[in-house]
Amino acid sequence: MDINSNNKAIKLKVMDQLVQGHEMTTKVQQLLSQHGSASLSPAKDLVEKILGFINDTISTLDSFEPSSPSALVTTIEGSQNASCDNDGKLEDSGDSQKRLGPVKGKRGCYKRKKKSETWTVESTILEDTFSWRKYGQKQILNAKFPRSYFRCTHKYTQGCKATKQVQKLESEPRLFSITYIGNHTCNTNEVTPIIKPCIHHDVILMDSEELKSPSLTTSMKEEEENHHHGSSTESDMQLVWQEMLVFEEEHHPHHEAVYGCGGTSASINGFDSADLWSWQQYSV
DNA sequence: ACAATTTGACCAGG
DNA sequence: CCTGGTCAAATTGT
Repeated sequence: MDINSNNKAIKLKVMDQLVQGHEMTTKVQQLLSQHGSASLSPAKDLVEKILGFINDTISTLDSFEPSSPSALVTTIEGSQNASCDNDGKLEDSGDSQKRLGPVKGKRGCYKRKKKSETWTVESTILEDTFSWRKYGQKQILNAKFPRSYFRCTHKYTQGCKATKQVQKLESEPRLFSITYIGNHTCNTNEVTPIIKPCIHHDVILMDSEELKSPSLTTSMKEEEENHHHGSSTESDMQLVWQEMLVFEEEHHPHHEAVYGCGGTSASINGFDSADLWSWQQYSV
């Protein structure tokens, strides 16, 4: 237990340092992109490679769990479809369609994943090596742009549970907030199997009441614009991470990439590099 | 003809 | 009851 928590602390620390490195590199990339001169393109390539390496390192680190690695994930997957377990097809036997006649199918029951690994990225680029199928679009309250819902193409053929949500940012319409939910379990023989396109993945646990002060959870929930907590010392980051372990990032109104790790959120300005999967453009 | 997207209804959680 | 997430029929694209 003690050793385990110690290892976790070390892991967090290393992760934090990598995040900072990524952050700085991203800023460099941003600066480079502001200058259109062609002479800088080698530098841009280099920066992109560096980001790739950092992501890779983070993925490696991420897959290294000090101990009891699958505890969280197992919990998550085990409680995914609480509502109904008939393989997604169930006819609800009766009054499921109360509103309208024209609904002939059985829409009664579907899985709603409540807990899964999520991580959010803001980027202008919507492409990667996985194939996705759009399955919905919603107008979100207080949001100018609709949110689009994608699932893995192999959801039914291979049971891949990966989904993502894409939404334009109001503040920066060129940027998309992309939320990845769940890992790909499909066997597409394309490149590396599980690469997380961003820094941290985030496990949203609903029933983690033993963690830390619950007031933080609520304080973060409202839609805000101007509180940028700029004054967190790096040395305290480890603490901050633990403190923020309760946070569920839901939205992030400005042009910042929000990465969550166990509910932690670190913001990175102008994350602009391509993520590793290919998204299909949707137009509003 | 098949595959992907669009769109509105349905459903669960808060 | 409202909102966000999912389903599936209809439509569009390849």
